[in-house]
Amino acid sequence: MTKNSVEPNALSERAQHLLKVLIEHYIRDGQPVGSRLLAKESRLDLSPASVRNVMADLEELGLVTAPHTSAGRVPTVQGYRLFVDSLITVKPVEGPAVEDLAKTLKAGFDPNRVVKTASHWLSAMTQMAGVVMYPRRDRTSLRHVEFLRLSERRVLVILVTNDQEVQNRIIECKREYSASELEQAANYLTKSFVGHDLQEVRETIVEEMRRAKEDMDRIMRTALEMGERALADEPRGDDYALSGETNLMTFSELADMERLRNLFESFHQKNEILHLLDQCLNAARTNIFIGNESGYGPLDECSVVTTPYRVDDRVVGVLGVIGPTRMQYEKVIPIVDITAKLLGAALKPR
Amino acid sequence: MTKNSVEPNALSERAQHLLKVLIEHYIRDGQPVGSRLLAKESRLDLSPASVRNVMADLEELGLVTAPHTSAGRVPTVQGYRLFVDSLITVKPVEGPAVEDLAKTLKAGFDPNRVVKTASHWLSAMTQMAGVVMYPRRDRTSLRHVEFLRLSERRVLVILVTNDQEVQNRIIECKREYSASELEQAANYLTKSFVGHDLQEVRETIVEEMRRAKEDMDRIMRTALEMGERALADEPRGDDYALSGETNLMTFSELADMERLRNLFESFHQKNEILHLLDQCLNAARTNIFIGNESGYGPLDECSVVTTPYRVDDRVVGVLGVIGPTRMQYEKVIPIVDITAKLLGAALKPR
DNA sequence: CTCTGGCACTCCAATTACCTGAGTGCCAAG
DNA sequence: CTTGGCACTCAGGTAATTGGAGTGCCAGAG
Repeated sequence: MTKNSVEPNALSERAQHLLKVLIEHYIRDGQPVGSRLLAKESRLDLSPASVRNVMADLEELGLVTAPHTSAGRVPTVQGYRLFVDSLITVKPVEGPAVEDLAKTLKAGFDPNRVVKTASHWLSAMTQMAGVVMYPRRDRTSLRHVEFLRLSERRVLVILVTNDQEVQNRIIECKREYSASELEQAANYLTKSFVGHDLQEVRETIVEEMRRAKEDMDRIMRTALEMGERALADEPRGDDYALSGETNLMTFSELADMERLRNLFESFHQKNEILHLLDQCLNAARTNIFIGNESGYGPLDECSVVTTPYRVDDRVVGVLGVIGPTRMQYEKVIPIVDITAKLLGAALKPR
Repeated sequence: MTKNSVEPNALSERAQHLLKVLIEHYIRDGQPVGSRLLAKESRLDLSPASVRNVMADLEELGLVTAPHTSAGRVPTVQGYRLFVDSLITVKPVEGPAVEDLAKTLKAGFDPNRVVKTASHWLSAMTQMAGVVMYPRRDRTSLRHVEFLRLSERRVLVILVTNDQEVQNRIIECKREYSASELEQAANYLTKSFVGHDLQEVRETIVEEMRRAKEDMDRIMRTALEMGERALADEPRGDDYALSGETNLMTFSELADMERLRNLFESFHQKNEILHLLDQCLNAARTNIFIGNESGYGPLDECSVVTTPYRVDDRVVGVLGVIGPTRMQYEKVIPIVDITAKLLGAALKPR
């Protein structure tokens, strides 16, 4: 999948084990790990010298690297890659907090709030940044339309969709509409299009308008005109919910102000991150970008663990965690997974 | 106003001038300023030695302090206080950007968006953090009510208020209501209470319910019950809009990670900051908290410049800027002032 | 062929020492 | 009151020193 990756079977059993122990240790305390320590830790009853030989091999393969001549080794991106792909042993996520989340999510009405809760939980559990893409609603179907006259030419549109979401928009009209005109228009639209996809509704309306331009009664025309304007440009609001960015400040590898500032700035910009998340929408399983694998500068020292979440077996969004490359993958992965499962369940329309 | 402040007339003309020049210089480049430099800068044709004598006086009064024996002087909180209260000469804020803001604000419909725009502008203009409290709407009057049945016992409430704001709430009911029941209830409520204050409406309803408990027709009862629940607990959403927090990362006096983290965390918590802003609601004029004057730990190295904004001569909110104590007050103050004026104008109901 | 102890070598990081420049306080003379 | 002079202080930078951790490689043992 990733170019330049190393096949696990190119490594001896022993090398794999040592790499695993090394990475686990490095993740724990962030210091380069040397041969003496590794020999003890590995429980393989090897001397430091033998370990050194193995390390030399691993270095040649590009799985570890030494910051300088006489320091221990640290994992490279490829090292982490191999680790998360084939060596990792994930720990199941512990009990009570999970049930709490399940309950809280179930109790929520507003999908936006539910998403935010999930994002907060991710950040709280991992002590890193949690991010949840809002469920996409391109197949959102209409449930109710309401028009309300605000002033001469300004009309408030209230759209209720089947996933219990409410959208308000204000549109500026070309001419003035009376209250009763608007009411009739709303009634017509609601009656005709309930249960239909928003996009589809708009297309139908546009089509209708073109076909029968002249011979329409006043009500029909009003309804179509208003409907067309109301559905015009779907203003996607925020695209994802991010929580716990500030957690990232505690990681020494991100301590450089400039770097951190870029990172935060890019969280605000959203586009790049969103693009990254979009990539993960298609992936069926949990996805991990390590270090520069994301191909996006500010995330160079970070890893991103994402997984899609489903409602009724249909993928509707992505959620995950952003943290330093040196993160506890074996804990984070199951946390992300369970969150996806619970969020999906909570969003199921009732 | 502030305890422990120093009367300006306790200082000679010369001392005041020197203090002013010192603070202006320190604000410019953040270095302690020494006597030689100050003697030149002040254009008073004094020798450094004389300046030193004055500095000793100022230090005794607690207006300046020396970080160590042989460094120049830096202003203390009291020094800044005196400076902003009586020495400062504000520069009027420059043209084109202001007109841009005026235009953008005028064009906005949704008050929430308008507030966010103002906040962004503050942050962009000052390169610090901009914060705008949402206009309070306790005297918000009702314009339209709508009930919509989502499922057996869940009803969506849509409240439109006179300031063109729309609130959606979902309430869980004790018994099931039919669609027509809800419609009648909404009609009744709208008809009876349009133009009344929300709080007042709720009180009237509760009163009504107590008075005539039994002898009510079904519609009335439904209307009152629903109305009472709908207005129950006003869920104030976000309380203020904050922009440009990340700008604060570039200030060396806030460079310490731990401090910065606390600051950001407290932005997320909101309560404390909100309390601070609330204090300023009553102040008629522009208000400045310098350093620890806010009495709130994370803001110790920061100053907060706020001013209330008015709609139709009634104060409805507060906005301002948060930045390092060493900020360019003479620029920031007019920026904050003009923003308040423009925001107030833009929020005037049309 | 694999493992191990030994040894020389390297490099970082922390400590120490030293120096310079900026600035002060005080004093005595103008 | 102002000023120049002088001794003193201190932060911050540069350079030298040292100790420790760890490596690579080799030769000998299993």
